[in-house]
Amino acid sequence: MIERHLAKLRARATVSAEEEAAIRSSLGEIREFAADEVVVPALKVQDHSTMLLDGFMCRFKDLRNGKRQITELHVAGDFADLHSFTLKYLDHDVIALTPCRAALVPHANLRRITEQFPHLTRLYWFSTNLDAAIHREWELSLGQRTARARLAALFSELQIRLQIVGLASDTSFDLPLTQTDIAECMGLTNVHVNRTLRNLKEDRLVEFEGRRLTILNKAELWRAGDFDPRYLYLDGNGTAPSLGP
Amino acid sequence: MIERHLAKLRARATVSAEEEAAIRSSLGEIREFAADEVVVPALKVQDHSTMLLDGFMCRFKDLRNGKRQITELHVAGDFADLHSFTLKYLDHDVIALTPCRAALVPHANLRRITEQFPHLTRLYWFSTNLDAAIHREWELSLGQRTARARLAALFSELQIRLQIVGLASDTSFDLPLTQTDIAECMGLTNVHVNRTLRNLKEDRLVEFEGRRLTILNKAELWRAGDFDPRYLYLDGNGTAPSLGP
DNA sequence: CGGGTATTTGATATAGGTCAAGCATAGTGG
DNA sequence: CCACTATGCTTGACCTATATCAAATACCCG
Repeated sequence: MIERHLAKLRARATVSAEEEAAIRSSLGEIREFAADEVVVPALKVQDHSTMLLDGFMCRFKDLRNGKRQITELHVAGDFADLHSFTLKYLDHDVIALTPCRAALVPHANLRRITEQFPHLTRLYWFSTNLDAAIHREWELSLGQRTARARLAALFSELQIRLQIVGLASDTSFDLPLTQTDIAECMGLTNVHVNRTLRNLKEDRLVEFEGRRLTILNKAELWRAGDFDPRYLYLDGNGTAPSLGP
Repeated sequence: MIERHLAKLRARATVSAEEEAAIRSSLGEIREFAADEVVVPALKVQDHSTMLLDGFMCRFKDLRNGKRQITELHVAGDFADLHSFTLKYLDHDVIALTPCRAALVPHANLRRITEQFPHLTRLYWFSTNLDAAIHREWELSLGQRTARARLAALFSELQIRLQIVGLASDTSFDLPLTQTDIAECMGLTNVHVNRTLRNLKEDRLVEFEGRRLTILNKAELWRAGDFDPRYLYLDGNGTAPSLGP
């Protein structure tokens, strides 16, 4: 059930049996979310965090004119809003992009962890810092990368994050997002994403059919995206998979 | 000496006398940095974090072609790299934008805090989550705001962050950044920043002369930037309900 | 099989980039 | 005290990556 979450943690650090038990006993209700359902509304005080078990969620912020920026994608094993534990309410919404299943973790239980398990606390702190590292990489994409490089970097990131939790092979994975979703991640329009995708396909870097992404040439994809996976912090002592080329 | 740091924390939560003492006793060496000096090099393992006492620092990432994205600005009172405590090394550089003074805080001392002061630990965790909230707001700027709105939002953010630590009045503050620095924050060119600044000046929203920014019409500036300060989490003022005792 | 959603394509527009030059300013050293 | 250099600011002319608008498919799912 929380194997993907444990896999994500163990890709970066050791989690003891005691800590694993503490995590398991912190779980509350299991909930399902429909696609497009709001998981965490902005500005509403929270008393729990949401551990994503299955499906894709995202965080986004928007402007008065309706333009929306997705600030991070979440995959199975991620906490979508662990930061609500210290922030109490979020400055953004979290929604399900696909049908999802999640475990709700009461903040009271997280607080008990901070009082009894300093190492696990630091690991969860690390986990929110990893979210921030992803935000920074996206800032780099949004501010400086071309459209082509943004998509290449995004796909490269997702392949690794999904592989860690057993949802991607070395070269392919299900990516049930629309081109509009991708556009909202990378600050582009759906039309331009469509054209840029075609361009990546024509160059035989990726294929994207039936909501499945296949990486045809990972070395070139990384190069096209100026992608350096070190911001994902996978060199810890865990079970990090081989990172390829 | 660390009054600005305490002011920043106390703008969000209560800090007890004991906790204040713990912070003070965690301080190590005081260091000065010249403008442009590297404060924390990317990818190098750190054994301390850097509490900025005076001056402006920034975090940035760059691409092969030399294009650089500043991902966050740091002002007096901020930890520039508190996240290095859990991450061990950073995915980005930290440099001084102006001459700076900083207190180095050994990670060993931070670890002691996590073992003895759970509430203060949560407060520092909060603090890195606040950095992430700023990253998200910048993602929104970089992905969706016009150049004019980006500058308006940036100036609005800085006025508040600086006022909290006593370095800004309601309407003005020293902003010792070049137009190129500002451009690298907001994903623009220095030329376009220059033109956009003129535009803001012509509309009597701000003045920017001699490295001092004056806000002439804050309501209009906030409106121009689609600025909503709630992402800065300033409503806990002193009472700390969100972080518990 | 029908209706909403997603993708694709074409034509055109524009915000912001690039290149280039001229000024202003401030520190430096003779 | 004044060239001298370096750095930053300003402005103009032109360019391009990406947006916008619009319309035609394609694709699901009920």
